[in-house]
Amino acid sequence: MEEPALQKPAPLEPTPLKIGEFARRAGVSLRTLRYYEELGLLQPTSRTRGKFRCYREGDLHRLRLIQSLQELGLRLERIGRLLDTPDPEVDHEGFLVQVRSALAEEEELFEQQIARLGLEREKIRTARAKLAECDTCEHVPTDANNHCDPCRVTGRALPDVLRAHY
Amino acid sequence: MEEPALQKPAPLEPTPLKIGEFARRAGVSLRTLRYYEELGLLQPTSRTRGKFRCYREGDLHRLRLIQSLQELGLRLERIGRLLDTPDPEVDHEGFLVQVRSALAEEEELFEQQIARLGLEREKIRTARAKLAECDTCEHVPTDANNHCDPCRVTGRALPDVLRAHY
DNA sequence: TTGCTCCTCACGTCACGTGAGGTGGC
DNA sequence: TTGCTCCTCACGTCACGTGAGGTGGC
Repeated sequence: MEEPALQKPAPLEPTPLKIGEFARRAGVSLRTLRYYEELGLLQPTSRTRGKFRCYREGDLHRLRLIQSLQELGLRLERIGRLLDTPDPEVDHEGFLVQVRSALAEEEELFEQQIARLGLEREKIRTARAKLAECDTCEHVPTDANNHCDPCRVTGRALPDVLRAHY
Repeated sequence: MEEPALQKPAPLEPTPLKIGEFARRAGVSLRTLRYYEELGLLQPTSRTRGKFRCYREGDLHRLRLIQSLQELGLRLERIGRLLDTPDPEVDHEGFLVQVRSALAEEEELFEQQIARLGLEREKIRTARAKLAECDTCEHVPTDANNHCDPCRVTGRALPDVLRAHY
């Protein structure tokens, strides 16, 4: 019961990936990977005799998380701090605390961004709906009519996002 | 019926905002606004005699859309092309076509990003749920046990995002 | 006149892009 | 040996940040 059968016998020597294949799978450039190594954000597992970088497939998950966190607008230095955990062999408790708080912070950040983008998407939908009405209208937005704001047909204010395009 | 009463008599001279107040309301820096002007992305309505930039409140919507599109990872040059519409007085049809296609493209981009972030949030939730189990476990992730992957208790693979933090 | 805001350079920074010139490994 | 991939500089770029030194307007 303590050591149940593993799902698969886990190959002892999983084939390492060279930087090109690793980059291709993650959809990033070689330069990006070298820069992340320079920052200590994502270290290759090892190097060949000829100094070629070796990555593990599993590191793709770390890389993808880094990319996602960047899409939230986080700086690489901040991302580094989120992913930088104490060695669990030295400080098991501190390790768990750090990973737990990092995950909580990340979920909150994703939550907020999703909400923001959802609001923006709604504003765009509103603008598209209004614009559909304009197709059959011969009024033209000009300085003289304050760019159709408010609308000369309905008398109502134009959606914000529509005005943003004029 | 052609010209219904407007919502409010629309002040002919809405108070212009100086760059500081405009920036504060949008939450951007003065440098950002000057840079956008340089790129032709967001022009101040006018200047005072002393060369002070004047913005309109309505331009806040344009600025906020620019910021949102940047959060999708778009370059300013691309954003400029989305927001650059033909003069409706010269080409009313082309104007409508451009705004329509820009809005459609933007909605699609927001849709995709929201979906991506939603998936990532789910992966984080999965990782948090798994980590909660680790609190009462004395196994420690080390090189020797492949960093607890698969888990020594359940025998199942660790969530990707959890491994990303090790 | 004082104090705050604004102005225009202009150099710095972050996260890479993009060659230049050279080497590894099937 | 050939061809492709990889290596390390090192300079360029995008979207600003951050002063320096000077002026506007209540």
